Amino acid sequence: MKKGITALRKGKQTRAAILDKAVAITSRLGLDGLTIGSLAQATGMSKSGLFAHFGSREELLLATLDHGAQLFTDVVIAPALRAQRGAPRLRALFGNWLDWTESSALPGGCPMIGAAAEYDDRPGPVRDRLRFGQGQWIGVLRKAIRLAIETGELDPATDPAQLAFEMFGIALVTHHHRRLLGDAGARQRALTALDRLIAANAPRSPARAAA
Amino acid sequence: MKKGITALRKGKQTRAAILDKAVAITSRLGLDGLTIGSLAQATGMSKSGLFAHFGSREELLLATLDHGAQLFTDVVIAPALRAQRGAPRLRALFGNWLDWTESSALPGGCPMIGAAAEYDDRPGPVRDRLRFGQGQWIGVLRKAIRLAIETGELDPATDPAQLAFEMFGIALVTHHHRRLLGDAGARQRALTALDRLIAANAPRSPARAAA
DNA sequence: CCAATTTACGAACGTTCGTACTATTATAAC
DNA sequence: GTTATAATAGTACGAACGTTCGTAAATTGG
Repeated sequence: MKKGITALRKGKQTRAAILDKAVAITSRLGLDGLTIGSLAQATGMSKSGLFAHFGSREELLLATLDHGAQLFTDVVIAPALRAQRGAPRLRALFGNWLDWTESSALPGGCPMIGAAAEYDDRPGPVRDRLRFGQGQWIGVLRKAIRLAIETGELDPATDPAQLAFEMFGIALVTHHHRRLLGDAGARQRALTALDRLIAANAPRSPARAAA
Repeated sequence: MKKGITALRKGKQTRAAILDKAVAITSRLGLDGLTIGSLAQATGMSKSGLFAHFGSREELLLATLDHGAQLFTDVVIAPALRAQRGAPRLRALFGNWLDWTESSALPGGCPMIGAAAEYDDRPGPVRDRLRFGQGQWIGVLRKAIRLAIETGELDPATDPAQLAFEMFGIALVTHHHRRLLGDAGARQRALTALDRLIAANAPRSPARAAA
C-alpha cells in the first residue's frame, strides 16, 4: 500500500475530505444548511457512513468550525506573519482576510461570518466555539496593532481594541456589500477605509520608526 | 361589532400579528429558522390556518422581510427625518440604527442583517427582496450624507458612497461584537468610530455652515 | 337575520431531518 | 495470510418539514 508523507490513516483523510466539503457548504448555506444528507451526497458517501465519523450533527458542526479555523490560520494568519511587523503585517493580515472571503474554496464567503450571524443568539457549544475562534482572531489583530505602535507606525495613544473593532467592521461590510449587493468596488473601498484608519492613527509627533 | 380606527378586516390584523412574531423569530433564528410549524406554535394557530395567509413558505419569508423593512422605516428612518438635516440627522440615523438592533421586539438583533448573511449567496426572490431593502437604506444614508455636505458639515470632497459604506461597517461590527461576543462596550466604540469618521471628513477650509 | 365569503382547523400526503442498529467490506497489525 | 479492528453501507425509526384538501366556524355585507 502507498502511504503518503503524512501517513494519515484512511479514516482521517476521508474525514478531512468530508470537512473540506462541509466548510464549502457552510460557506454557501450556513451551518443550518449543512445537513448530513446533503453532505453525504456531496462526498458520495452514505449518510450512515459519514455520520459514523462524528457521532452527532453537533459534533460535525464543531469539527467544521475547527476545520475552517485551521484553514483560516493557514491562509490568512501564517503568511502575514512573514511580513515585517508593524504596518506591513497589519496590511497583510487585512489583505489576506479580504482574499480569504473570496477564496475559491469558499463559494459563499467566510463560513465563520455566516455562522456567527446564525448562532450569535443561540447559546451552546457551537456559539462557544465560534466565540473562541473570533476571539483568537481579534487577539491576533490587536497584537499586530500593538506591534505597529511599537514600530512607531501608529500613535502610542492608539487603542488597539478600537482599531481592531473598526477593521473588523470594514471586513464585514466588504463581505456584505460584495456578496449581497454584488458591489465589485467593495474591496477598493475597504482598502481606502483601511488607509484612512491607519492615517487617522498615525503618530502625531513624527517620531521616526524604531526597531 | 367593534371596528377599530384602522378598520382592518380580521384576516389583515391576524396577518400582521403573525408577521410580528415572524420578524422576532427571524431575528433570533434567521430565515432558515422561520418554519411554518414553529410560527404556528408561536401564534397559537394551526399550521394550515397560518399557511393559508401566505400560500407558500417563500411568500411568508418575503412578507416577513417586507414587514421588517416597514418596521425599520418607522423606527429608524422616520424619527431621524425630524432631526435637522446635516450632521444631526446623520447621527440620528446612526443612533436609531444601533437602537434598532437592540430593540426588545428583536430578541436576536436586526433580522435583515441575519437574513442577508444567510441568503447573500442564494439567488432568488428572497435575496432580491433583501437587496432591494438594503439598497433603499443605503440610499437614505447617502442622501443624508449629501445633505451634510450641503450644510457644510462635511467636506465637499466627501464620497457619500464611501462614507455610507464605512458607516455600514461600523453598524455590522457593532451588531457582531455585541451579539456574538457579548461586548457591552460595542455601542460606545461605534459612536467613537462615527465621530472619527465625521471628523475625517470635516471641511478642510473651515467654511461656516450655510443653509 | 340571512346569505356570501373569509378565515381557521384537522388530517394526511410525501420528503427530509438526525440518529440507532446491524451487516459487510476494507484496512492495519502480526 | 490470518486475524482484529476500523470504516462504510444498509435499513429503519420517529419527528418535523412544506403543502394539499375538505370542512367547520367566524365574520362580513346586504
